[in-house]
Amino acid sequence: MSVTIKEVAKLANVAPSTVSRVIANNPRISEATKRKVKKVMEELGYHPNLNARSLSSKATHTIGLVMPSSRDIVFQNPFFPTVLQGISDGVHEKKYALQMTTGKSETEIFDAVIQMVQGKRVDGMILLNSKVEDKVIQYLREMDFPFVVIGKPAKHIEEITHVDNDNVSAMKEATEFLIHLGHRQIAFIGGSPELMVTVDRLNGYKQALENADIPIKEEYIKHEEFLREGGQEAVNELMAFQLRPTALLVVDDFMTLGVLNKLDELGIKVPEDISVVSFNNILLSEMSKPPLTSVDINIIKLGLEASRSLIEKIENSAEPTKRIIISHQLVERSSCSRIHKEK
Amino acid sequence: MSVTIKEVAKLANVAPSTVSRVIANNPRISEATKRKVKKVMEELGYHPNLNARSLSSKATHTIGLVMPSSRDIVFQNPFFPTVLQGISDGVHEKKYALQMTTGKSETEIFDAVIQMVQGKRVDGMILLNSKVEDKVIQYLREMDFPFVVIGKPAKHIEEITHVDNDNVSAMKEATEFLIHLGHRQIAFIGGSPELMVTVDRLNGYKQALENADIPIKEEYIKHEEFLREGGQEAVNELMAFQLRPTALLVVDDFMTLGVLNKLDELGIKVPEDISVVSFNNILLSEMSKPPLTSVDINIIKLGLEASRSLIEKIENSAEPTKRIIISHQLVERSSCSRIHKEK
DNA sequence: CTGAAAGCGCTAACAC
DNA sequence: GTGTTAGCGCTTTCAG
Repeated sequence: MSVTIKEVAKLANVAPSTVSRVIANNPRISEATKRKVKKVMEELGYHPNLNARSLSSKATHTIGLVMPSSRDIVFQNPFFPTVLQGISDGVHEKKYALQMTTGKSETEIFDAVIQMVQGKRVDGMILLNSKVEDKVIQYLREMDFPFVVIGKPAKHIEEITHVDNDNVSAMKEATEFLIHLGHRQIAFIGGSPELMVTVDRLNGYKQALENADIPIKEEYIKHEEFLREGGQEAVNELMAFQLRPTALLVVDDFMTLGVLNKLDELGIKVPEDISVVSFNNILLSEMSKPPLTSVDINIIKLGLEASRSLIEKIENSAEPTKRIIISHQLVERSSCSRIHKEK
Repeated sequence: MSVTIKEVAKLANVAPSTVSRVIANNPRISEATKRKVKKVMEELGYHPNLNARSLSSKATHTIGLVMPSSRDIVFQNPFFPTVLQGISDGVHEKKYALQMTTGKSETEIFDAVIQMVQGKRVDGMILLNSKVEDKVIQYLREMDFPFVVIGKPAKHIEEITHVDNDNVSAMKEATEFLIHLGHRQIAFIGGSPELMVTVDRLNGYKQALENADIPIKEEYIKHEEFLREGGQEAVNELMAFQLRPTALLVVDDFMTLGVLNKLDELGIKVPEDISVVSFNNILLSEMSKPPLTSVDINIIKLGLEASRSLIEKIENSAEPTKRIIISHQLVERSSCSRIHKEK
């Protein structure tokens, strides 16, 4: 079949182990033989068999990624390809490979992870969307297998390396931004309350209101799916109230698209009649009508740092647990306006 | 370390080979021992080491995917995650794994492929965006390594299994749709003329015009990048003409977003002043203002069929070369209107 | 139907 | 610095 280390060894008049050392760039090998061997490898078109290497060295130089179940809604959100890009950049920069799996259910995903890990196909894992009861995390912890999570783990925060935004502050700032514009009827449209992002952002929202002595109205807090439909639904409910909110905080640009749409349908103008601050600052936020004021959470960097820190951990098991906070930034565009005092 | 086949064998009082046969579900093994062995595997929590298996069996049950270079613009287009979803579904359904690489340049990508293929990490490859001079394709062909391309290969079409739309017809129909609405000044906004999609669609466009005896104006044909900016640029140029087009054909929804934006800036109303037909029918097309009439090219299915046919080819090398055409469909929404005869 | 044994291609002690 | 050798954990003849 293909060229093996032995053939290279033979042709170069050295032992297979020497060839192996040349590949590994072992320092205690003479420049002369190194060159000689390399030349032969070149001639023969030698490429190492990675499986053999992994089997023997117990390392794959591959990291695993569990994707949200493929038929899942999450997939449709541009958040996903964006983190993937970051992850992939980080992985690439360290010359690792990336392997991914999907599963249509929690169990399928779990099985996929087991298969990757026990099958020794990957050296570490990156996890998205940690759930409150996360079997995968539990398993990985038990196995003492390297992993990092993107977002905030629901449990054992101190013991799990994770990359996250400071979502409390981010939302607090966004809320304060609206308050400074004179808004007091500010609604919160978030995702599932089971997700840590939602919890954190809701906290930030509440803190800002409290600091400004604005009473928190539970009716103004909506939890919907991270989808356009979610946004539409929320607006429907919110706009049915006697006292309509004058500003909306929406935790995801994609949802905001739905919000904008529904608002338009109802004949409510942004930012004249209502202001909206969005989150994520994906490319779309710039292209919507009106362009969105959105909190950029630096999704790419989230992915990039996740893979970097995972690889660090893989290559040095003594690496301490880390919490990496990626900065955020409110990007002002045209979806907010100062409130005209009516009273 | 982990449990191996030997330990299972010992505990089950059989030979390692028997255990191996049980894993492979070899038919000529008695139900009794099969059960016995399975029970022990269960108890010990045995999971096969996939590297060892691959090394020995020369199959990885993994398929490789080259992504557009990560920092690349293509990544930002929702097309990518969507095919990925399809691919991933197909791969998952056959219980294969998916490995991906990126490269920042042609050479990096090429190297990544070599490494996957020669390193025996994958059994086959899926290629996106075949370029006119494609080193990767050339290499894979020389190696006689299984691969399929999504889209139309620039060369050797008859000898390469690929999954594509009938882009000529798709664009022809879209153009005819506009012609039937009374339009005669129809512009074409496409991607790089080096891409086969562009070539095909441009052909469809020209055919439709010819059939309707409408002269083809070269000024009405624009080639831009598959990006919002591309769309904006094209509109700028097109709207500078004395005789403005009354309808626009845009080959990508994402570009169309840019088009819509620029049109709005210029105070040109869609569909009142100008009609636009878009392509891809990604989720966004429904949410834009106005909702887009777009040709659905069934991106998910493109990916799904690609992985399915690749796996077929891997598992049966006698499988003939195939050209799989995925159907398309014009989805009418509100971005087109009948032209009001002025003259 | 099952066992014994020879590899798959590479790495990693351990010698020298 | 380099060679020898024993595996890594599995599959696959070949016997029986």
